[in-house]
Amino acid sequence: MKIATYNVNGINGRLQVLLRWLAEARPDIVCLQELKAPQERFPEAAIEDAGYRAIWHGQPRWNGVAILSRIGAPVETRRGLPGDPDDSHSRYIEAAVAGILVGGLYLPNGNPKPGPKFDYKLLWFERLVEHAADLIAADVPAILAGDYNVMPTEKDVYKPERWVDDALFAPEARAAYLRLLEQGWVDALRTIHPDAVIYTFWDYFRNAYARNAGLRIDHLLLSPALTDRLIDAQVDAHVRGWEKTSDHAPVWIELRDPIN
DNA sequence: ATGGCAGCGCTACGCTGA
Repeated sequence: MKIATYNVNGINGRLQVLLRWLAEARPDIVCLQELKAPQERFPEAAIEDAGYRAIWHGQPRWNGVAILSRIGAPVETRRGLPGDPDDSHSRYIEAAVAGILVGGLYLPNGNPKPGPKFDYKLLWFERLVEHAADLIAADVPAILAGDYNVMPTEKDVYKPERWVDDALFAPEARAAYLRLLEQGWVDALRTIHPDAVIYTFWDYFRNAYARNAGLRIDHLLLSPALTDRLIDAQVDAHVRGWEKTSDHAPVWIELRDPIN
């Protein structure tokens, strides 16, 4: 089973790129971020024509997350993280698909730092850490996939010294990510490639993709009940080179079928 | 160190992103 995450940076402006990648990669489950579309403007028909059922949480202009599946309709279990009923951002959606609990997330960017946006990032991250602990406690096969807007280590940044004051590389954000790992979540891409330099995002500026000046900020974290099934994890970096493409590339994992 | 690019809503340019 192939599970992917992809920050599309505008699902309508990016629809042809998304469909092309879906046809090429044929992931079974996909978490999408940055739909940048209100709820009623999600291109459901085109997604269904491509063979996928979808649930989504839109928002005008910004944010927005979705879960796609071509192995049965996602059964929604949650929309938005617990802990702040006044949070208006569409950044978390969760569903049961094929015996796996799939959480798709778009963690706040947090820049500029310091400031209210950075405070919001850390508060949102705290809510994610708490919810992640509940999922671990439930001992279910689960995956938390999406744009975390955090480079976990210096290896995950093309030029770490340039990012020391940035919200994406802030010690507080990296510490929060580390707490997820300490709970038992496993960074799938890093597990398959312990030492490689791997990026999932390249800035539109400064010819960043051609220079491979990238960041690794899109992650798929596996609960302990899933880690034994991990057999591969890759970035479809070539998609970043397509016309009218997102600044992120799709990231995916392959899981073997459960024993029983 | 800075500004560069891109999508959206809207039809001019501000906001946001990373």
